[in-house]
Formats: sequence, C-alpha cells, structure tokens
Amino acid sequence: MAYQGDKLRKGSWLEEEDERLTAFATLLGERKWDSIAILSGLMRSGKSCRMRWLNYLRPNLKRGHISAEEEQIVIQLHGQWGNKWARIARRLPGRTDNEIKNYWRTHLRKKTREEGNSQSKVYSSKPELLYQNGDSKYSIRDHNSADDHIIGTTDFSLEHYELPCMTYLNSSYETTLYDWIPKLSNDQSQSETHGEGSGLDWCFCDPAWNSEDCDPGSLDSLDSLWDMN
DNA sequence: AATTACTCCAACCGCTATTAC
DNA sequence: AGTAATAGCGGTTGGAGTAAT
Repeated sequence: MAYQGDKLRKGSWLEEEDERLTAFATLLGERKWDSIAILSGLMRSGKSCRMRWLNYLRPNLKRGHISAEEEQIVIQLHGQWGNKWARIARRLPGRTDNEIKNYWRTHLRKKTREEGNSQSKVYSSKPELLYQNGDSKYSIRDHNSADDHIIGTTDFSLEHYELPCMTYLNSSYETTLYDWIPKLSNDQSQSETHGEGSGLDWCFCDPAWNSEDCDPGSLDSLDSLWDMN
C-alpha cells in the first residue's frame, strides 16, 4: 500500500497539500485515491485524500451556513430516513454528508428533541417510527425505549406533525423540482403535481416512500438541476 | 487576566458494499 | 467463485475558538 514503512501524515491539511491534491484529483479523476496519494507525493492515505476532496476541495461545494430552507429539508428527510446522511446530502446540492451530520448533531438534534417533547414526535424519529397497519392507521413506535414498543396509533396526516406536505415548495428549489417532474412521469400534468397528495408530494411525504423505488436513471439524470451556480 | 466549560466542525476510524482481477 | 483492493457510509474524536466564571 501507499508509503508502507513511511509515516503517513494525519490531522489538518495545509494549503500546499490542498493545492497538490486538487491538481492531482483534477488530473487523474475522482477515483483511485491510493494512486492519487502516491503519485501526488502527499504523505496521506488514499482514504484521507478522498475525504478531503469530497468534504472540502471539490468544486460546487457550498460553504457557509445552512439556510432555514435547507434545515427544513434536513429535518423532513431525517424524519423519513433517519441517519442516512449521504442520502440526505444528495438532496442538498453542494452540501456534504459530513456537514449535514455535524449540523444535525450540533443544531437540530437538540432542537427537534425540544420540539418533540412539546408537540411533534416525528421530527426526531427514525424512519420506522411511523409504519402503516393493515388499515389506514399508522402506529407509532418508540425507538428510544429498550423494547421498541408501539406507543400509539393515529390516522396519518402531515398536519398532525405540523409539517406542511412540501414545506419547500415555495423555495428556490421549487422551479427545479417541478422542471423535472415531467421526466418522472410523462402523462402526469404539471398542474396535477401541485395537487395535494399527488406525484411529487407522495414521493417526499409518504413515510413509506423509498427513493430507490423511483427509476434511478430518471433521478441520476437530474444531477445537473441541483447545480445552482 | 486566567481558567474552565462548551460548541462546532474537520478529520479519523471501523465497518460494509462494490468493483476489479 | 474467491479474493483483494477500493469506495462509501455513519459514528466518534480532537482541537480550535468562544463564552462563562
């Protein structure tokens, strides 16, 4: 492996190292990180190089504070998916899983816990918190308890949890989201998708929704839409 | 001014999944 | 099909900066 016998550097990256890594990653592509680590002469592991590139150096990364809008999305997706940081990050252009994970731990976890105590449970829940019974009811599981028991049953409605169905519909994301809806379903009219509980609403709000259920090709082709630059 | 406590975030670690051979 | 290498993910840690005492 890379520089066996030599001591690998750890800790904070120097500006010079960043420049070198950027040059080599640009030149050789975002693959074969061990090769990049060796060829660049950086005394770093390939893993460390990859991490530095993905979380800090790669282009189109958004720096700075998470906006209220992004925060809303994180809360909602975390409610659906739990600690699937990479998956959540893919919904937030320019943000990394590490960034979102840190943000959640330092800002949102406490916040949602407080809100959860006073009103809404789903904010701090794991995705399995709500699951559908045979009928139209949803049961609520308490994952914080040792036995993971059911603590209640409810008719599912988003108002119940004070989460508007698409809290970010009026955001800057609205345009790009609705731009690609026709790609997902050709015979679904744009006006229909604005209706309650239809199309995209379902994708983002149904607690049982799994993005893997969507045609991956249609989603992958949408990457460019996230590029806000 | 010095010390302690706390917050935040970059970086690391261990594990699993995927890919290449 | 089996194995090794590589990539990806999520949890955790360490240290710098800031606030409180």
